[in-house]
Amino acid sequence: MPTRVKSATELKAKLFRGFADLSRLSILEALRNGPLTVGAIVEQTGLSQSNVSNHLRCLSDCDLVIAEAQGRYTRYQLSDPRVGTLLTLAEELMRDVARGIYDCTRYEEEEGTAHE
Amino acid sequence: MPTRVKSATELKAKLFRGFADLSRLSILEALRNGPLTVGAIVEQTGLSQSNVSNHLRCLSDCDLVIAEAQGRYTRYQLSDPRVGTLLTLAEELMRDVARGIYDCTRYEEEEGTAHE
DNA sequence: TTATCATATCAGTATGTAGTGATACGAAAT
DNA sequence: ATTTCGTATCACTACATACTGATATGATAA
Repeated sequence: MPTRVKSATELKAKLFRGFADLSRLSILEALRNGPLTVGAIVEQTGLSQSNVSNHLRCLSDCDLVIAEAQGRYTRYQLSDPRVGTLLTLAEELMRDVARGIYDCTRYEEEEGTAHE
Repeated sequence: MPTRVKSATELKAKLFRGFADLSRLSILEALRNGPLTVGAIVEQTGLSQSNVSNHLRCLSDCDLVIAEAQGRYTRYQLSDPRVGTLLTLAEELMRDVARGIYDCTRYEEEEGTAHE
């Protein structure tokens, strides 16, 4: 029973999910300036080590990043320049049309019950 | 207490979230061929009416789509051609580099416990 | 070998959010 | 005025998944 046939749209949604999380997106943006070890990513993003590692696995499973073992380090890099292009395009969209993003929440949050 | 300052990255993640769900993505793709009423979207996507309506609200809050009232119908369209461009770019990425997407699951699902 | 370091894995918890069903709203048709 | 139709809203439930803390793994250094 091979998991199930996935439509192209389904796969595309999955691809976008790689970009749709703050932590993963931070990682991808850090990698835009070139390859980094896990430690460097942790440092730059301020995320916990296990969290970064978890997300990196996700990203490399999806082939958005590529891992290269170097001794006891692992160096990660974007798998394709177009990953960066996608980020740039999103930035443009945000600037020009999608300003409403700021307050976009499907189900409005309670005001004043900040949970921090 | 103004909700909280959001970083550009945070907003970008939110933007991607618009594309990162199968239902929303189906809606966006349906709209690539031109404006559609809610009913037409329901028909083309096979989603329930309330579900479509919920997602459309989300998408228009985020300015990814634009609503135009027409009598008792509402016609929706993509807010910018670059929304389509983003979809195309994602397709290219999938074809060329991100084939691993197919089995990408951060936490592996149980095999054989299909929930349909 | 043993210790140390870089990274990976995993269980558990908490939170976000997608989908449903019922209902409300407003516009047109009868 | 009443009904019908198209769409929007809402509470609720179920599920997906992000994060943590502890531990495992594997490579180098001592």
